[in-house]
This record gives sequence, C-alpha cells and structure tokens, in this order.
Amino acid sequence: MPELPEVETVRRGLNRLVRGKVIEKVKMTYSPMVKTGVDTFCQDLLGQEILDVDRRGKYLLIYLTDHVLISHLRMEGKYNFFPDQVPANKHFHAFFTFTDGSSLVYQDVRKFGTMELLGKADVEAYFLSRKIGPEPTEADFDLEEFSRRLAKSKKPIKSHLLDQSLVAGLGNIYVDEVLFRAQVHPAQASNQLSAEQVTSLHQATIEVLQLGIEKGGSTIRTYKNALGMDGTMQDYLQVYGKTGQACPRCQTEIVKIKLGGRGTHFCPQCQVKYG
DNA sequence: ATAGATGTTACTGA
DNA sequence: ATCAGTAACATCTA
Repeated sequence: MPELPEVETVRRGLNRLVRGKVIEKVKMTYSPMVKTGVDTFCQDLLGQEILDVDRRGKYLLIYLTDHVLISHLRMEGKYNFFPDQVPANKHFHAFFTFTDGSSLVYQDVRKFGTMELLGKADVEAYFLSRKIGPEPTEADFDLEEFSRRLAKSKKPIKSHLLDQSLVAGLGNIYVDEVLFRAQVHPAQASNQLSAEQVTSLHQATIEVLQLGIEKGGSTIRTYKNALGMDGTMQDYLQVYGKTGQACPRCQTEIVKIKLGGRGTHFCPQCQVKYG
C-alpha cells in the first residue's frame, strides 16, 4: 500500500490505537520478514510498551521502552487492529497481543514487508546507510542541495526521484503526479533540467505529498478495512492510472510507458523531453 | 490460459 | 560508479 502519505496515515492510526499498550505475546508465522533475527525479535518485544510511532520516509518507527521496531510495508503491507478476537487470514504474518487483550496484526499478501528491531542509538545510522534523503518539507528539503545533486546525474528524473536519496517518500503513484505538476518528462535526464523545472519539482514534491497526507493517502487496487486505508487521494490523482483519459490541463490523452521497470503515466503534450 | 503487471527495495553482474 | 535487470511473493487481468 504505501508511499509516504499512506505510511503517515498508518502512523497516525497506530498512535491512536496502540500507543501506551504493552506487548504480552508475539507470534511470527513468516520468519524471513524479520531481518534482525526472529528469535531475539520475539523475546525482546515481550513486556515492551509502545511509547510512540514515528515515520521516516516510508519507514515506520515504533518506539518501545528499550528498542525501536522499524517496519517497512513495501508493496502490500498493512496493519489491522482487533480489540479482542483475531479472525483467521492466510495473509496475517505477525501478531502482537497486548496486556489488555487487544492485538495488532501485520498482513502482507506478497510478503515483501520487513521488520527490524534496533537500539535507539542505531536509528540514525540505519537511515544514513540506506541513503534516505530529507523529508519532503520546506524545513528539511533544501532546494540548493537538490539542484546540486541533480546536476551530477544522468539518471532519468523519475528513477532518480524514486530512489529515495534526493528526497524521501515518493513512490510510483506520487512521482507521476509530481512530474505532471512540474511539467517534466519522466525520462528527462536529471542533469538536463532547467533551473525552473528543478524549482517546480521541489515545490510539487512538497505539495503533492502534503496533499496526500491531508487526504489520508490513496486507496487503490487493494481493499480497505485496515489501518489508514480510508484515504481519498485517489480522487485527486491527475495522471496515475489515467491512461487514455484527457489531460486535465490540455485534454491530450494521458499515455503509459515503462521506465526503469515501472509503469509511468504522463501527458505527452505538457511533459516534453528536451536536451 | 499464460504472460505481464502490481503503492518497494536490495542485490548482482556488466 | 552506475545502471539495468532480477529476486523476494501472491494475485489479478488482458
């Protein structure tokens, strides 16, 4: 499910539903998802209180009494909260039962999601080693730095924005929206962008992800019913999934191509490649 | 009916 | 370094 706005929506839901609860029992039915070792993971979580749920890019950070649980939802990860009984489901892979009898259950059809249990002092190094860029906010996302780094790369701008190093949080839906807003062709080389385009991309990134958060994320393709899946952002998308429909700006048909292995939607009239 | 696609990231080999 | 391809997995669709 998640790009930054969806993960942020889940973060808010988790704080509302499980902050303050104490873990009494842990059951993992798909061990490979725990990258730091499933045995110690289950042991170390017992008795831990959920103090706060934070987010960095698309990563959830669940702050506990003595540890931090880093959870990445990848393509289809979801959290479900159950006040008492947990229904059977073949795609439930992690079960956290609290002392009050309620449960938080992680669901992931494709099993791509990951969990890691770190010490609080190790969090910074974790994101540094993965080269996760600044948060897409005016405060963190520096235009000059963005511009300098783009100038050093020949990568197609879409692929570059997706790699999380320039700015954290864009995924395949929102990146297409950002490129449309900024009127930049997805295959344009990073180092061939005009100063105006760079400024537009910077601004559009902040605005589109902020709008996504305000709308509670998008609910697309996968079903609702899990934490944070009640978003309406899908109603505000202008190009993603709009193949063959009229461009909202010029009425030209939106086309879909493949770029860097990802489906890519854009307006061939508004988003022209040059250079 | 089977190939291809699906909101992601990390690893491999050229 | 950098880049393209691929793997991890399950399901849906054209």
